[in-house]
Amino acid sequence: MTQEKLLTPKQRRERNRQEMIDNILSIAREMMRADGVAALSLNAIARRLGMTTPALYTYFDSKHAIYDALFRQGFLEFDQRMQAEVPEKETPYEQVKAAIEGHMAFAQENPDLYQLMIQRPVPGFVPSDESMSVSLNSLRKSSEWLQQILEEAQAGPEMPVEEARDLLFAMMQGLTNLHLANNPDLPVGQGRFGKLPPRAAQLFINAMKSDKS
Amino acid sequence: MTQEKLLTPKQRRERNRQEMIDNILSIAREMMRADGVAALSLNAIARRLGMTTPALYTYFDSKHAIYDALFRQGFLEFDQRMQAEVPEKETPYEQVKAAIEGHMAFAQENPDLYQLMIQRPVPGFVPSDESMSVSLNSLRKSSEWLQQILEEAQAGPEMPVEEARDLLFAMMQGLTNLHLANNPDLPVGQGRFGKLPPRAAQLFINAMKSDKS
DNA sequence: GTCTATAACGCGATAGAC
DNA sequence: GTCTATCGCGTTATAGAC
Repeated sequence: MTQEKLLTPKQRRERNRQEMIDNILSIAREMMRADGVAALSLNAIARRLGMTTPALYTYFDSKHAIYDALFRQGFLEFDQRMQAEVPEKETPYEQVKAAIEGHMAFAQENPDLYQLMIQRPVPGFVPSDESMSVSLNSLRKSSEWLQQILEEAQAGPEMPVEEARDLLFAMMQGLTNLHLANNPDLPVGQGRFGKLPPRAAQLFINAMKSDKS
Repeated sequence: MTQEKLLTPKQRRERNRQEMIDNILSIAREMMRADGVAALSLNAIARRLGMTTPALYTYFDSKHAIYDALFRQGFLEFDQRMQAEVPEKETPYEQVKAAIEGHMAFAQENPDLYQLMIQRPVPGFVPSDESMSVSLNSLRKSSEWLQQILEEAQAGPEMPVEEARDLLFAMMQGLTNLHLANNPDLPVGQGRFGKLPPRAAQLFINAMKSDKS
């Protein structure tokens, strides 16, 4: 909502290219957060920057290229965040809880990036090969991580770790979607679904430990 | 892809209004399934029907009105399906499994309706009051249903039923999203996530029964 | 070379006159 | 039902300014 001051061409030229690119991406994210991922408009971005629409094509080849940059950025920031939070914890329970909460918190704080990463709400947008490999890499890393945690907690053959891992993955995504849909403004820890990560973690830890009495 | 034969205005006039409305909705669904919910085009619908685009406004006030009709139709069909499948089962485990499988199968068979119902991929589309109440009604019914099943299975105070119900709801949505994203063409029962409903049901039934040894 | 603005094309939804 | 017109969109071509 903060209206950018219109700049003269001279003033704008003083900025360097990278600043401008970051600026475009930042404004794009703001608009996606306000009106939804699919509502992004190049005309609107250009208006905000005080330039004409075709001028944007100096920095991005197309609208999809902007989506692509944000898609990739999303996975990179997600990895960074998870790497910083999860390994801190001691017990498997705390690790699972941290993984769920980290996933949900990232989505709550970056709903624009998250929609772009998980749902695919833009017709015709297909990530570039490079961005696709970033995303597959991130998914594989998350997957291996969860599996290791669950193996640590496993005390019997009741449920194969691979299947427990996929169930946990589904739980994280489902909780996130429902939290975003019901309480998009509440931080994780509050709200009908935002407060459930401890319960969810408990559910999985118990499943790996349960004796088949 | 099946090209409709072009009809003369006279022939078209012989059809009654309701037939035409159903026709429009059916073609709209076909296109949404092919290219995504947001890719729906009134021009394309009109071409397929052998009429001009403005003529569609005789049957629907706007593009959003078409979305709205399908949104409502989705919840009605979903309710119908669940009502037919779940209560058949005997044990809580079988009921939970049937609920998960029914949810996933509906989404797999009607991905267009499901996207419209759950995700909200169309910028600016807000369901009408009438459709919104249909949807809230459906969600409330599902919720009460799951809660009753879980209460039947509960053997201790380890987890409040309301929270278990919401976790189960999240699991259903997460499994569905992941199945649609990974194996959209495989029926429920097959595929990495499509085969997990029995495990998921087992997870929840055990959680309600577990003694806190 | 790098960044602009201008103009124009084709497409979309939609409103109004007939 | 049609045809015409308006508006906004992403995109391209072109030409001028630094």
